[in-house]
Amino acid sequence: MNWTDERVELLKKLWSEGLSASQIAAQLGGVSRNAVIGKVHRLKLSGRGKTSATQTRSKKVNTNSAARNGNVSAGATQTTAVRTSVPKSIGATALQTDYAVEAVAQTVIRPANDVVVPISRRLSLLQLSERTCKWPIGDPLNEDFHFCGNDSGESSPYCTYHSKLAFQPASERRRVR
DNA sequence: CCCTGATTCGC
DNA sequence: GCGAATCAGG
Repeated sequence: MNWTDERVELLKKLWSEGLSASQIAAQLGGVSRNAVIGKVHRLKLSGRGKTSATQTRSKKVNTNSAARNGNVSAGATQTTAVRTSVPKSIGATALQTDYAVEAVAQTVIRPANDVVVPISRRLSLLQLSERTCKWPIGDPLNEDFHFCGNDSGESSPYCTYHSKLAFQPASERRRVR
């Protein structure tokens, strides 16, 4: 693939919109993220004007997940409560505790009380791979409605985020309130 | 481990 | 000019 005017324009556009190099590479197709970064530098449009897209996004994600993990109302209070009841377990060990989730309007997930749901690591579609869990898309307690990347993969039977819980027969899992 | 952008340097 | 490899960082 060569850098046609069109592709360069799209690159400029996406870069200015804050997409990461890898995301842009995926959009363009036929090029690696390194190629994108290299081109960006050659075009001398490195600095993306606004605030760092990476950091901004991370912070937003954390804030949102904290809010979602809380029980509906209060804002700052929620964050605190969640953090105290759930130290830094947002990874694999998080779901060793039983939990319950319930989809509310749109894609809002609301866990029960002091339960942790690993939705903090939201990734863009382009960042998903065989190794990244794709939950929440559906109900983690329902096998037929749980789309976990590792769940169906032959390589690893365990989901990094759901641990064994995600693979127990639905009948053996129990919701706890 | 996943990811990010920055830089280098052979082609 | 290009981009893989590498680096430094989150």
